[in-house]
Amino acid sequence: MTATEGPSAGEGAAVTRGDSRTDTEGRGTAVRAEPARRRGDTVAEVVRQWRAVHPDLDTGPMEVIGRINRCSALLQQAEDAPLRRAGLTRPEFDLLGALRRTGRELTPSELARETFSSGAAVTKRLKQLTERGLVERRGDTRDRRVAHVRLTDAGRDLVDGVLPAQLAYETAVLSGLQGPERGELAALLGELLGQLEGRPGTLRA
Amino acid sequence: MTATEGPSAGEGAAVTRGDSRTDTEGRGTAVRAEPARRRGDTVAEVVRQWRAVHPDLDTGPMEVIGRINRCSALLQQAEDAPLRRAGLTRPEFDLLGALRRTGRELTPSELARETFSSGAAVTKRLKQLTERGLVERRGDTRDRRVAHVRLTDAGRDLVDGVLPAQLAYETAVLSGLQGPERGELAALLGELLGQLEGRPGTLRA
DNA sequence: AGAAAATCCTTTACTAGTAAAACACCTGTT
DNA sequence: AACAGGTGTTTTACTAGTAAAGGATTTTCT
Repeated sequence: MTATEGPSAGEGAAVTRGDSRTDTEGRGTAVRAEPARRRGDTVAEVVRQWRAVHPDLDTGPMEVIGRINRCSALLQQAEDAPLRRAGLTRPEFDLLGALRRTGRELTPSELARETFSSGAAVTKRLKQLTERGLVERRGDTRDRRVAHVRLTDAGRDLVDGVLPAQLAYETAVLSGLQGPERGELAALLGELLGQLEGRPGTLRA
Repeated sequence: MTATEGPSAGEGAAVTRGDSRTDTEGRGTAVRAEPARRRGDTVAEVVRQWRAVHPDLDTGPMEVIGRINRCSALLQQAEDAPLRRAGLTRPEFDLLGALRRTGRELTPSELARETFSSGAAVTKRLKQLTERGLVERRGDTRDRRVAHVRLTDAGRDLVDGVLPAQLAYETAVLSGLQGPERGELAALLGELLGQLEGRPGTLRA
């Protein structure tokens, strides 16, 4: 995805913050000064633009990949809100959530794998979360290279307190998908994700 | 996005074997002890773990949102490869792509809107892309606050050279979805995205 | 045993992003 | 005409991530 699908169009790039934009429109530049359109999404517009410039290329994949990225960007921004109220960033919550979900101690390596982050990033997050009293560490008795991390009571309570708000919010966000649509979408995404995860080599090329 | 590799996908650990992500939402969860499973995706496992711990919560939304986030992370990481060969990061390519797509000059503000980035980020990227000779700027004759950015010939050639490889790669990545599935997925994502974009307020809550 | 290689985690140096302030300029009101 | 306020872009100070190197320990090989 990349820009191809782009952020611009839709890729998923960061979703902006409150930039003041307000295009006066009067200046000839307004790219599309249209207000958010009620129907249609921004990716469709980007795809249309690309097709106009390169009619020979198959832009089909953009409609899937661009939308996934754009949805992800919007959803993550949206979901940051409940977390921020709890004083957590998403990567921090992911780390705490991994501990809560698995219900046991995890080593930093395991946490890196679970949260799909680098080991260095986990080290940094653990430092902060430890200082805030949300997790505790202990050394392994046999292998002194290894550490074991567990949630403190405060950490567990924080996760358990945030999770329902998070899920409620997600439910609201998806409320536009009616009837069987949500399930269909989940199934199709599961299929795609299974493919992506099942064939790592494919992604490398 | 973000990041050289992508925001979330970090790490070189890329797809090793049991990698998985998805955390709550898609961030990471690799449930590690199990060998790579041929069937099923990691989000399903994470959801299962959460349900075991909190049987009372409705984890339905996770199956959609978690998968979107996880797919996005994997896809972005994967798609960085063709771009990196061209010496571009994704945000850089997104910026160039916006100029190519629209076929005209854009101001920094417009580029920020098109690429969903902050103005400051656009300023930084423009600086680098200008130094590399991929874009040019000129001041507005009437309003001297405004700049206009356009692709150089080299910039346009670079975009046009990279785009086909990008699309070909995306097609390969999605090849697991057979028949009408890709179109169905695109349609459902479009519907969701239309909802998300059409009601910004919803996301803010 | 002892050296070499592997493993776990952290540290270092650096990058790219953000938020907020700063600048420069324009516009509308009086 | 002049000033108050708005807009377009850049700058500043800072954050969190990465890659690669480092330190410590364990495992493997001979």
